[in-house]
Amino acid sequence: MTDNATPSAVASQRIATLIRDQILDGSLAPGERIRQEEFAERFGASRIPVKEALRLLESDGLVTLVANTGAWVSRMSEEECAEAYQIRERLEPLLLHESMKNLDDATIDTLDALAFEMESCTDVETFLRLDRQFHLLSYSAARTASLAEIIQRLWNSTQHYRRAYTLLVGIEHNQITHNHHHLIVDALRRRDADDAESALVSHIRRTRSELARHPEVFG
Amino acid sequence: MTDNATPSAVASQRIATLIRDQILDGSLAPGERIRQEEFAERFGASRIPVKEALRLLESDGLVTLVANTGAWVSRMSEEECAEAYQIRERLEPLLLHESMKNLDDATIDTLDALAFEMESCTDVETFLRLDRQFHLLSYSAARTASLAEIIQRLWNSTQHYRRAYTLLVGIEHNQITHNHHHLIVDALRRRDADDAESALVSHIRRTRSELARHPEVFG
DNA sequence: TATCCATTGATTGCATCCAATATCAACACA
DNA sequence: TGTGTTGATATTGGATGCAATCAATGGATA
Repeated sequence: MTDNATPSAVASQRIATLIRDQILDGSLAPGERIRQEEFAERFGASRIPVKEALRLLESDGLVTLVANTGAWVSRMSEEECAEAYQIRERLEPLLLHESMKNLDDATIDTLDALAFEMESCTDVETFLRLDRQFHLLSYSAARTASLAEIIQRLWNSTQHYRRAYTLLVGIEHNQITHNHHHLIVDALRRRDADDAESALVSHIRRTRSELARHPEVFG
Repeated sequence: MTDNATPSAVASQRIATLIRDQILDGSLAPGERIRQEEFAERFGASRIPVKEALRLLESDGLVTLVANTGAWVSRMSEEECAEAYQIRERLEPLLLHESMKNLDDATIDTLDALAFEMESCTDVETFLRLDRQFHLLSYSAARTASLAEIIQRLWNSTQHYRRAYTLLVGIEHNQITHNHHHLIVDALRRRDADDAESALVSHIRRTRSELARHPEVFG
C-alpha cells in the first residue's frame, strides 16, 4: 500500500491527484469552493478533465457536487468522522494481519525507526506525515488491494480532523501513541498477529475517543 | 439503505445507474467491452457523460478503464471475491447493529415475511432479488451512510458470482441459508444485537466457504 | 516459418463552443 | 418595511470536432 505513486498520463487522474493532495495537505479547507474554470486554468487544462476529476473525488467522499451549481470540499460531521473510525477499527486489523504474512524484517526495522523518529519530532506536519507513513508502510505488504483502498479512502476523508486535533492538543504529550506504535512493531517482529491486531484496535479506538473528547475540533 | 433510488437529472449519473443495473442483472458480463460511442448512442447522449459514468463505475470497481484503449466490465478473481467476503464479514455486523437501534417492528415483520417468501420461491432470479432485498432492508434503518455505501459496493462487485454460484448449485437445498435468515429475524425481534451479529457472521462466512468449495464458479 | 517493423483503422482524450440552470440583485407592489 | 418577481450574470452540463494513442494487419527480412 503506497501513497498514490503513479502520476498518471491521463489528465483527469493527474488533476484528481493534485486536488486530492491540496485537500489532504490542508491548502484546500472543507467548505471551500472548487470552480471548474479556475482549476482548469491553474492546471493548464480545459474544464472537461477537471469535471471528471471532481466526480472521482466525489466518489472518494472528498468533494461534494451539486448539479448545475458547483463543487465544494466536503465538510464531514462529527458523527461521520466517528463512523469512519469505527470502520477503521474493524478493517485495519484485518489489513495489518494480511500484510504481516508478507512483511520482511527490513521493513519491520524501518517501521521501528519511524516510530522512534516520530517520538523525537517537533512539528505537527512532520508528525502527521510520519504517522501516516508508519501505518501505511505497516500495511504495504498486504495483497488485498480493495481492502487497502477502502482504508486509504477513510484515512483521506478524516485527514483534516487528524490535523485539526493534532494542532489543538500539540505533540508533546503523545507517549501513549508512541507506546502503541512500539507495541505494534514488537508484535510484528514476533509475528504475533493477534497481538498486533489488538494493539492496533486500541490505537484506533483511542483516537476515536480523543476526538469525542475534543468536539471543538469539529467547530 | 435503499437500492439506488433517485434517477438523477444529471445525465452522467443516470447513465452510470443504467450501466450499473445492466452489470448487476447480468446483461453485461465480466470481460465485456463497453464502447463509449455505442453506449452514448444507446442512451441518446454524447460520449462525455458516458465517459464520466465509466469513471464513476471504475471507482465502484465494476468497470476497468485502460487509457486510450477502452473500458471493460471488471473481471474479479477468486481471491478478490474472497477478500470482499472477508470485509463484509467484519462490516455488515456493524451495520446491522447500527440499523437495529432504529428498526421498527413493522420492518421486522416485513423481514420475516421476506424470509418465508424466499423459502418458497422457485427461480434463481427471484431468490437473488429477495435475498438482496432482505439484507438491505435489515440495514435500512442505519444512520451510517458511508458504511452502508461501502457495503453496497461490495454487494455490487460480487453480485455476478452470487448469481453464478446460485445458478450452479440451485436453490433447492438452501435450508441452512433460510435458517440463518430466520435466526437473524429472531435476534432482531428480541433486540439482541450480539446474537444478530453472530448469526450474520455465520451467514456470510458460510457463503465464503461455499464459494471456495466451488471454484468452477470463477472459471 | 517466425519475428520485427510500419502503416492503417478504430477508439479514446481533450479543447472549444453553445445551452441550461442557479444565484443574486434590483425593483415593483402590498 | 417586508415580500415576491423578474432580469442579468456567473457557472455548470453537454455536443461536436480534432489530436493523440493503441491495436491489428500486412509485408519484409532473417
